[in-house]
Amino acid sequence: MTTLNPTPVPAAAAPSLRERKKVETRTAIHEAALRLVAENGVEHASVDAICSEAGVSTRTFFNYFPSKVSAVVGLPSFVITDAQRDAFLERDGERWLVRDLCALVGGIMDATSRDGVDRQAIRDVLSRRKEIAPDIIKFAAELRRDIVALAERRTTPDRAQLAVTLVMAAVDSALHRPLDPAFDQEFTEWLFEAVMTMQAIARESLD
Amino acid sequence: MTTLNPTPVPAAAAPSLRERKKVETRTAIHEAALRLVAENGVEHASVDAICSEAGVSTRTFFNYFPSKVSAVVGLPSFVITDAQRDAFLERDGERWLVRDLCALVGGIMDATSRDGVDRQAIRDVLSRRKEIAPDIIKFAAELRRDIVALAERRTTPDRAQLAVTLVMAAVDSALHRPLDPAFDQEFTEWLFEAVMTMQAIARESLD
DNA sequence: ACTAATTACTGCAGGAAGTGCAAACTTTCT
DNA sequence: AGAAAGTTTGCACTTCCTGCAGTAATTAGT
Repeated sequence: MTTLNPTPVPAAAAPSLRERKKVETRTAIHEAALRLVAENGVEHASVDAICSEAGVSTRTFFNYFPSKVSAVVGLPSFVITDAQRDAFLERDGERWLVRDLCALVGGIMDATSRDGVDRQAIRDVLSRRKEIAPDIIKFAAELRRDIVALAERRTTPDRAQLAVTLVMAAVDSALHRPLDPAFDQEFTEWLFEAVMTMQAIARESLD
Repeated sequence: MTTLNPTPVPAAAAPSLRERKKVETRTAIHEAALRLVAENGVEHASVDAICSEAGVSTRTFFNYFPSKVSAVVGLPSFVITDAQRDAFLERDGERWLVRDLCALVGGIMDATSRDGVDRQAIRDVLSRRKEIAPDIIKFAAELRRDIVALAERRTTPDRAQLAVTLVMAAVDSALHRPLDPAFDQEFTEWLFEAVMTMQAIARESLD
C-alpha cells in the first residue's frame, strides 16, 4: 500500500496552466490567511482583508474554502483517502483500534499545507492563536462522523463512538498544548502518546 | 454541598415584578428555541423565527443570549459557582482528579434549563439533533479555559490540560451517544463512566 | 491561428448571526 | 406624581457565507 499513485498512472503529466494557476491562487489565499491571522488574531482578520492581501475577490475566496478556518488550515475539508481507509480496515477487531485510529487521524491531519506552504507557519498560528482551537474542532466534526463510521466496522457502535472521541480529544489536546515542539515528530506518534497519557491519568486517578 | 442557597440567604424574598418578567421572557425565548430547533433542526430555525415564536424582538433575544446555541442550552454561558470551585479545590493533588473534574463539569452542565423548563425537552433536542454537538462544544470552550485553570492548581499544566481534555471528551461523547437514556441518572456518574470506558478501550488496545 | 467549449473569476443581491447606540416604554423609588 | 433605574425595541452596521449571472481566461477542435 506504500506506492499507490492516485493519479491515473500514465506519467505525472505536465500540470496544465490552469492547474498551476489554481494551485497558485489557493496557496495565495492560504498564505494570506495564515499571515493575517498570525498578525491580528482570528477575530480581527476578516475575510475581506485576507482577500485583498491575496489579490482575489471575496467570491473567489469562498470558491476555494467554505470558511475562514478552512483557509487557515489550507484545506476545504478533511478527507480520508482510499489508501488510508484501506489501511485502517486491513486490521479487524478492537486490537490496535486506538493506535490505528491515531494513525488514520494523524495521516489526515498531515494533509494540511501540502502545496509548498511552510508547515511551520501553520504550526505557529495554531500554537500562538489558541482561540482558533474550537473552530478547528468544529471544522473537523464532519470528519469525525466518517471516522466513527469506519470504526464501527471494527467494534460496536458504542465503543466506536468512545474510541473516536478519545482520539479526537488527543487532537484537541494538541491544539491546546503550549508551543508544541512535538508537532515536529510524527503527528501520529504524538497523538498516541497523548492518548496513553490520558489513559494513565484516568487510571492513576482511581487507586 | 447539597443545600447551599446561591441567593443572599435573608429570606427568599418575593421576586419583584421585574425579576419575574425577566425570567418569563428568558424562558419564552429558551422554550421557543427548543421547540423550533426540535422541529426544524438548528440550521432551519433562524433567530428571527425564534423571536417571533417567543414574541420578542431580535435585539431582546441577544440581550438574553449571546448566540443561538446558548438560547437552546438556556444559558448565556456556562459558569462555575463559588461553591463548585471550592468543592473542587477542597481536595488537593492528582488523587481523584478525574472524578472531581467529572463532578465539576457535571454540576455545571446541570445548570441548564433551571427556570421551570422541562429538562426532557433539552435532552430530546440534543439527542435528536446531533448536528448541534460541535456548536455546543465550541460554546463550552470558554468554560474549558476556566476549568484548566482550576485543574492546574492540582497538578502540572501539562497533565491538567490532558485531564480536562479527557473529561470534555466525555461530554462530547454524551452529545454523540444515541438517544441517551443514561442522561437521567446523575450526569456526573455518566461522565465518569464514559471516562472509565475510554480508559478501558485505550488499555485493551495495547496488549 | 481562429473559433468553440470549458472552466475560473468577479460582482451583485441577499440571508443570517451578532453588536452598538439611542429612543421609547415599564417598573420602582421617593 | 415625578424622577431614577432598568428593559425593550428599532435602526444602522459589520461579518460570514451562498446563489446567480456575466465576463474573462484556458483549452480543444479544425
